[in-house]
Amino acid sequence: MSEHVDNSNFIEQIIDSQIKEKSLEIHTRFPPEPNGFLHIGHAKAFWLNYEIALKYNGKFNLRFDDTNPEKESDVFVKAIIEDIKWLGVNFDNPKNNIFFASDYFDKFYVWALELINKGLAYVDESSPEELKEQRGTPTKAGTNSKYRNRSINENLELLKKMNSGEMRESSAVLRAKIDMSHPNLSMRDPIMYRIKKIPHHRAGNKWNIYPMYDFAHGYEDLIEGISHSLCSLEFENNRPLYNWFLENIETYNRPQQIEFARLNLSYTFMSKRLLKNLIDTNIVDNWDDPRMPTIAALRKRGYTPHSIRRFCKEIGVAKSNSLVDIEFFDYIQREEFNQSAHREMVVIDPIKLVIENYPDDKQEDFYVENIPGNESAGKHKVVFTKELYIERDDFMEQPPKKYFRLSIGKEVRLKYAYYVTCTSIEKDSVGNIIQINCTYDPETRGGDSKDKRKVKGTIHWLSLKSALDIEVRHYEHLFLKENPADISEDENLMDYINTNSMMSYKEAKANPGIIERAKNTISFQFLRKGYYKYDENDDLFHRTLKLKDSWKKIENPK
RNA sequence: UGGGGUGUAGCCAAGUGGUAAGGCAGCGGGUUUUGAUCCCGCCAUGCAAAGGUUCGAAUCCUUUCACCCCAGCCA
Repeated sequence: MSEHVDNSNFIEQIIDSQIKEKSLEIHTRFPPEPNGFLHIGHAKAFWLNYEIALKYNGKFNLRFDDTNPEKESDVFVKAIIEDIKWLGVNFDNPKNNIFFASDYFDKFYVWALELINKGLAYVDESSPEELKEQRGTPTKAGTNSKYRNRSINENLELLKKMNSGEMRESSAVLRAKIDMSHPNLSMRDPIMYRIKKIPHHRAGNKWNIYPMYDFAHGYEDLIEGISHSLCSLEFENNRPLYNWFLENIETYNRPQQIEFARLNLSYTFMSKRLLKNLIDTNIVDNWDDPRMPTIAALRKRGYTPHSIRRFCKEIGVAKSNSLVDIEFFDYIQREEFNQSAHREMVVIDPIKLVIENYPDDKQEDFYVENIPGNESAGKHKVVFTKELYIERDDFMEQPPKKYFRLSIGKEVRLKYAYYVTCTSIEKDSVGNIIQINCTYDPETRGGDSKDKRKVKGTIHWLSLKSALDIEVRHYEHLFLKENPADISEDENLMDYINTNSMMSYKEAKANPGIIERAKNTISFQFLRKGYYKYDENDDLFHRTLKLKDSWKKIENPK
């Protein structure tokens, strides 16, 4: 496996130049809102933050940005913690911690009072419609609210009433007093608090007002001592506001916000809303359905934390919007599995092969290398008999050119066993092939001929006598469009969902003992078929990904 | 038509005034008892475009173009 040289990214370069000037304790955080499961896009953001903490021997916080009780729940908190641990964070290490923004609600309130007392915040009783009207547009300046110049005491009094429950939702908000004609819309007197009479998953019924992101986030960073607050590009517009809140309270330390491009992957999308929609419409089973781009799904499907980390590292971090080819992710994962996955001969879609000249009751043992070229990984036994299973698509009645597998009159190698030549086939009443007959060459025992006669194809097989029935599931892209961003606004993303993205093979055949052997390997490579993960809960095998296959391209030339 | 960003190969991406890294994909060849792996070779006279500065420009200046983000009491 080639571990490539890692160039430091632009954020690390910024940090490097800062620590050259003065010593700095590096402290990063990954701040998901617990309103859904983490997906591969979150993994990029997480690893960016965590790698920096590791690189500079700093600290890392997993922080739940739970400032909106409407969509958040404890279920998601638990799932996110599990995912982050699985990705590789050990929270027993004191450098890694878990925090909740909701634990800071008291402090936010104190800072809100401070801003009111400085004449920098006011309670606005305009309606949502009036607020929208006041904001103006990108090209038109906003207008001041008639409540903008209330007295400090009146503001203090009203904020207290907002939180006491005496005021109904949407009847008032607390706003920062900045500049209604600012060219940056996020600076036009943004809302700090809104009334929501909803219990919070941690704070319970204590609050009737909840802080908005822009008001809260910098303070969360400040409280935790974050040095670099890394977020995605769409928050560039919010940075002046992030700084404004920090600059207008008494503090010494100021975290620095730096933005980077979020991850987009071809043939998938990261919108939590859309993912949830797939679950609600039963297109997928749940957040951890193996077709989902969530961390829980990747785990279930068989992707590894090591490969997810390496993928996040290899794609780099920059400020330009990009669409990473999902193929690259699979390439990274294959590179790991090729070194570590134990091989098995498994027939996914079986058809019977009978060796006419092989004795009826004869049985021979052959041995499959667990990892080719790696003696220490050992071998496992397979038995060979007259009646075998092979893969249905390893025979073709009308083979195209360059088809290396079986057809009438053609010779192939049964891996590890013998050369066989197809003599005839048998069909049922409707014309389906139900059996393939062939003869074997006893001189080719072990799969090598004494006369050095070459055979183009080598196929895998299983003895009918000992085959174990297993279920195997194959997956395709959930999404039909390479780039979800290409879909226009008046189209529905759901129209591009691949509703046949899962194929179940319930009569796949495996060698006995495979379930036991699953304990010895992180994942299997089923020869010529791909990498598979055994799922103990459902007693089946998920195909994580296919092997690279140049034959497919010959078969279906563009 | 306002503000904030970004443009280097099919896809990522390095490069920070000294003459275009690397990876993926692709193509050609070799090895191979997995059409896998592995190995070798090819793949930007060119850096969104046009001008300019300079001995020298992807890097500096000017103009233009394209794309992304912002008008939630979401984050």
